[in-house]
Amino acid sequence: MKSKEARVIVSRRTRPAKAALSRDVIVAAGLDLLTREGLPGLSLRKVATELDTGAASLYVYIDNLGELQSLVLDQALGAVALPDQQTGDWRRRLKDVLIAYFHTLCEHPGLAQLALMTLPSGPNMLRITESILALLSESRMHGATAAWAVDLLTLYVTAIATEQSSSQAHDTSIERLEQVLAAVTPAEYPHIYGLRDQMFSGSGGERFEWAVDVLLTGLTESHPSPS
Amino acid sequence: MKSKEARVIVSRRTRPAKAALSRDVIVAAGLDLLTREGLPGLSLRKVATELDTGAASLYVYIDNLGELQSLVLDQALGAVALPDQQTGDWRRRLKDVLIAYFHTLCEHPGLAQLALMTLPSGPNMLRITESILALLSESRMHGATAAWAVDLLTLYVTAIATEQSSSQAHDTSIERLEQVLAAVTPAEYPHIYGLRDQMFSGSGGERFEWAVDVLLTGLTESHPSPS
DNA sequence: ACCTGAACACCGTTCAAGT
DNA sequence: ACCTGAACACCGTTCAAGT
Repeated sequence: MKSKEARVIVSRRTRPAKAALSRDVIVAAGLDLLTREGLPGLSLRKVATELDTGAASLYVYIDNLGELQSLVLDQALGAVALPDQQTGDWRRRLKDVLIAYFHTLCEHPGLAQLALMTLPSGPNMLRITESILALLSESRMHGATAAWAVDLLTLYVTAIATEQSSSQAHDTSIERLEQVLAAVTPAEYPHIYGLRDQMFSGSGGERFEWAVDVLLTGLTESHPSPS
Repeated sequence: MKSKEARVIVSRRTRPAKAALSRDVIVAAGLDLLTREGLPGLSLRKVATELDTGAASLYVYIDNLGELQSLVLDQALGAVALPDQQTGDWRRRLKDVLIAYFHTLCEHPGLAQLALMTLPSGPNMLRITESILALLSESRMHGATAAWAVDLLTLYVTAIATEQSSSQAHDTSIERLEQVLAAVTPAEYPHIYGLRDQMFSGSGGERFEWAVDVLLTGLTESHPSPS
């Protein structure tokens, strides 16, 4: 004993408890950060700080930032609910799947951008892909056509979601585009000028539904399928 | 005179001549860097080093990195040649425009990704957009449909180009996807398993042509146009 | 008006050292 | 096996100081 003072044991913890480090905890913290701060919030250093540790500690569970991004993306895609019932025609149900995918991408800021950067390959994306392929197989579509169609459909949904959420955030590039479009002269760009109001018309949802209809019509109507 | 030594005047220049700083020079250096080193090569510090100055000097001519990216992108799009002749049907000529756009995006590594990140708004993109709208107006398409179609078409071409060039580069995310797909079991994902070979089949060019046909068929065939 | 170096506040990643 | 701090090699951006 070093002294006679009563040993008052005081917890030095400022947090309830330090969560044990694990892949899941890291991914959860990452998704949380992404939701709160958007894409720039999803950094190894910030995730580490959130978990009360150093960035180097994360490398036990994760190879690099890219992998974390993949994992966070797929984690978020877990929220996409798939229709298991066989009610309604395949077109209607496919639209529902795409809408669910679309909404999840739009819910977290930066998630859509993430999906464009690191093409999704986790279990939840597989689940969604399988569901889309199953629905497409109900049409008279060739297998090869369906295989390429999944890409076409998901890619475009992702792209609209990106546009959608970058206009919600104060994205510089979309503001620039609007400014440029407003300054277009009828002499130089007659067609753009004539349609300049309609190019930004419609909500994300409206454009989304329209695009899916166009794609599905094209897919079922165009016979030159891939060899 | 400090000394009697002959004053031998020796140029300290190691380069032919220091190019005067200007917006154009900066953008040109940026595009050069992008072509050589891809997206990570396009940084303000690297451009500055290339021009034998400090990063801070660039801010006289450029607001921020985002603007440089926009400018570099549009500069590169200057290479997209548009068909001015009225020969062939509009579908064929539209396809040519999109092919030219596609090839330019594929030529410089990282350019397609840049086009996804910062939606293009420079004069060259306006030129391309105007040309597409002009061709679409030759069809019996509604103006509103055409306005949304430009987006749909260019976005998708950009997305394929991104996929294409990220598979040329040693992109981690596409390798991961291929691995995951190869490990899929028929029990869990029967449809994916059945089509797993066809999902990666075809060259970028083939997939591109197929997709454009699908889109154009959908656009001309699907009557529910945007209100 | 233009250019500069230094500073600030960040990054991802590695590594030797601890437990 | 896991965690850590410090270091390395980068970023974009700002600012006071020079010309």
